[in-house]
Amino acid sequence: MTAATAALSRRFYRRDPVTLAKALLGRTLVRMLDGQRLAGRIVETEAYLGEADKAAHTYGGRRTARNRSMWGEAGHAYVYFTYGMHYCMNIVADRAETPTAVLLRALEPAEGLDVMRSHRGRCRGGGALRDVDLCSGPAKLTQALAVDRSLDGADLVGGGVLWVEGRRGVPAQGIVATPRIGVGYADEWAEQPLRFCIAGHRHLSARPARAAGL
DNA sequence: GTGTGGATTATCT
DNA sequence: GATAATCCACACC
Repeated sequence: MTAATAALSRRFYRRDPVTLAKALLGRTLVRMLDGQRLAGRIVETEAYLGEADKAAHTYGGRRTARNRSMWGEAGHAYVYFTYGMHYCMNIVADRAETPTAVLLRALEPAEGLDVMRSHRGRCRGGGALRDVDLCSGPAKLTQALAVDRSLDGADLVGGGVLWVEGRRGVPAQGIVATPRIGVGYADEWAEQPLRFCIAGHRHLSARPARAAGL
C-alpha cells in the first residue's frame, strides 16, 4: 500500500540491460515532488551494454566523475547532462562493477500532468502543451518530472523520491526493437536493435520516422 | 507533412 | 577546443 511497498525490488533490476529494458516497458515511473506523485507509464527504453558498447558513456571502461553511477548497484539512477541543456535518466542494471544501464526515453503521463506541464510549460504563443508532448523524449521526461543531477545515484529501491512500480510488463509480442537514437557515431553499435518500444504507442519519441515496425 | 540547423554548457581531450 | 544517449523552431513541400 505504501509507496515503498509498491516499488520494484532490487532483484528486478539485477538483470542484463536488454532484459531489463524490455521488462521496464509498461511499468510506472514515480517521482515524488513536494508530496505529490508525478507518474508515467514507461513506453520506450534503450539498453546500454557497458564497456564494450561504443555508444555507451562507459565504453572502454572509462570511469569519470560524471558516469561513476553506472558502476553502482542495480536499481540506482544515472542522470547526466548533455547538449548544454538537457538531462537524461538511466536505471543501472545487472551487477555492481558492470556498468550497464537502461535509458528511459518516453513515458505516457499518468499522474500530476498539470505539474509536468508547468515544468515543460512555455509553449510558444502561450498554448498548453499536449499530453503527448510532455514526456515523449528522454530530456522531456526528465524536465517534466524535475529530474536532474541531484538525483544521480539515487536508489530506486525502498521508496524515497524516485522509483518504478507496476506488477505487469508488456508481453514480448507487444514490444518492437529498433536501433538506438542519436548514436550514429558508434559504428556497428549504432545498428543494433537495442531500443525497445511498446508497439504502436502514441507517446513514443517522435524522431525515428524510419525505424522498422512502428 | 518532412527536413534542417541553432541553442548552450558540462565534460572530456 | 570539440563534442554531445536532444529539442525546438522554422523553411519548405
